Amino acid sequence: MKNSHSYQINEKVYEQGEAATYIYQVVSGAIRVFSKLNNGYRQIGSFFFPGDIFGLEPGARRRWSAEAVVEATTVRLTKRKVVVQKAQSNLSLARGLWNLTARDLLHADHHRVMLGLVTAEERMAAFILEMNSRIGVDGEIDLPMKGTDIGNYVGLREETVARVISKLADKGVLRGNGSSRWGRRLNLRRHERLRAMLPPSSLLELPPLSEKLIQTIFSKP
Amino acid sequence: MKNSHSYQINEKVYEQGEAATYIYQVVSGAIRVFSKLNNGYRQIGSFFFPGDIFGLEPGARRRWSAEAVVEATTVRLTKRKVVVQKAQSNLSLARGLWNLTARDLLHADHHRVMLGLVTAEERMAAFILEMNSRIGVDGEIDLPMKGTDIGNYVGLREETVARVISKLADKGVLRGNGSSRWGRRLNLRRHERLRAMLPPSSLLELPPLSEKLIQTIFSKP
DNA sequence: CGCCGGATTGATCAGTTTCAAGGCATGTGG
DNA sequence: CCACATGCCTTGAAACTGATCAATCCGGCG
Repeated sequence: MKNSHSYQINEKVYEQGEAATYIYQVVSGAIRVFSKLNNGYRQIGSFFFPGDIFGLEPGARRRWSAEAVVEATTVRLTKRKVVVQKAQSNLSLARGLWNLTARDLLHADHHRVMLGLVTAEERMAAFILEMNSRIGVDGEIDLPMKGTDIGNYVGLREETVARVISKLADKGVLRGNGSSRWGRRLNLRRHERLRAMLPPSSLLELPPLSEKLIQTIFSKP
Repeated sequence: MKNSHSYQINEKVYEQGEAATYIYQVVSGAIRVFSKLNNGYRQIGSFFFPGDIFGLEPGARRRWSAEAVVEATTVRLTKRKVVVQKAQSNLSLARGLWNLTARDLLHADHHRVMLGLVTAEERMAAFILEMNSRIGVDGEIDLPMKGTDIGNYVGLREETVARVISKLADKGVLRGNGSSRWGRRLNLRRHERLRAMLPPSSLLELPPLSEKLIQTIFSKP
């Protein structure tokens, strides 16, 4: 396998339980990482967008599965074992990886607080603000994932997702693209109204990744 | 402050937003770590029991609050800054701290999958199994926290917690202490029945902490 | 013995899921 | 260029689960 790869929409990148062979960085497209629950439910743990690194595991096994959200999602990859071993003797790399794990923790903590939120509206507000800070440009959010995925991330059914978005649109908090339907594009009109629905602790702001670290991880030896 | 401290029941150890001054290890009693939500709700993120280390943060601020669950909860403590700084030049310590962060991540991931579970019974099953693996001895679980805390951890109201436990007792999966009431002591009769309610991925087994790491962290310089 | 914190149980209520039916946009083939 | 199929979003109505509100119980303790 070369040091980059492209996936079709919904194609599997890796699966829960497998050996964790690679660390990935999204180049284009988007990735969803999820865990299978009972009854065909799945809990999505994260979405990853260009620039994000994913697939570094604390242990040697995949604890989640990963799939491409959109057609032609491409990633860079590098052997996990090599990187981890290099960190055994490279303090700065070790601290870099520690930092990556810490980011994952920050996100996981943020996510579980979100899942603890009581109402559907609160959870959607948290989701929208998270996506805005990750892939929003100037209040325009182009969501690559479908409603079902959003539901699997925030713990709601896709119908509820649609209903909440409609309601928020009615309230003037945001708008879809033109008509009342959102069509995967949101136009945030009033941040504050969403913020106001949430406890202060439920916002997440991550510092940018160190470019140097990325190079250390993905450079050819 | 000495290098150990004892707290009264419900006494605050630290609070969300504060500077993170210490790293702690529970000596006796139990700690709950939580985040305030709206409407007086709180999301409990973890319970810590004797031997557990808590309070190492990825950043310099407390992202959660911590309180003593029971009277006379005692902890060891050490200056976070000193330890983190030592890790700047000590590879093995750095890897140890990385490992601690990784544990937190493992737990957080486990917890958010639990919060994504659909029914009250599933969530309680996951909780009971988690507590069994943490503080259960031979199927006997002495829970130090009250029903409200359990609810705040699994995302249910205290009444629902009681109802589910009653139902599980009726089903013969577990028993309270003598009468139909559980009184904070559970006797697990049929593990498998609880397991069977859950997706395979939702079990968490952590390796024991390295004794050497603990000493490095808490030893007097 | 009476008080108190917490657990339990019962009876509604409310919000989300579920089931079902369209709607809209896109793409494909004739 | 239109007819139709597909995938997803949207909306409606009914069913259900857990939340709420309220009362009671239980064990421990002053």
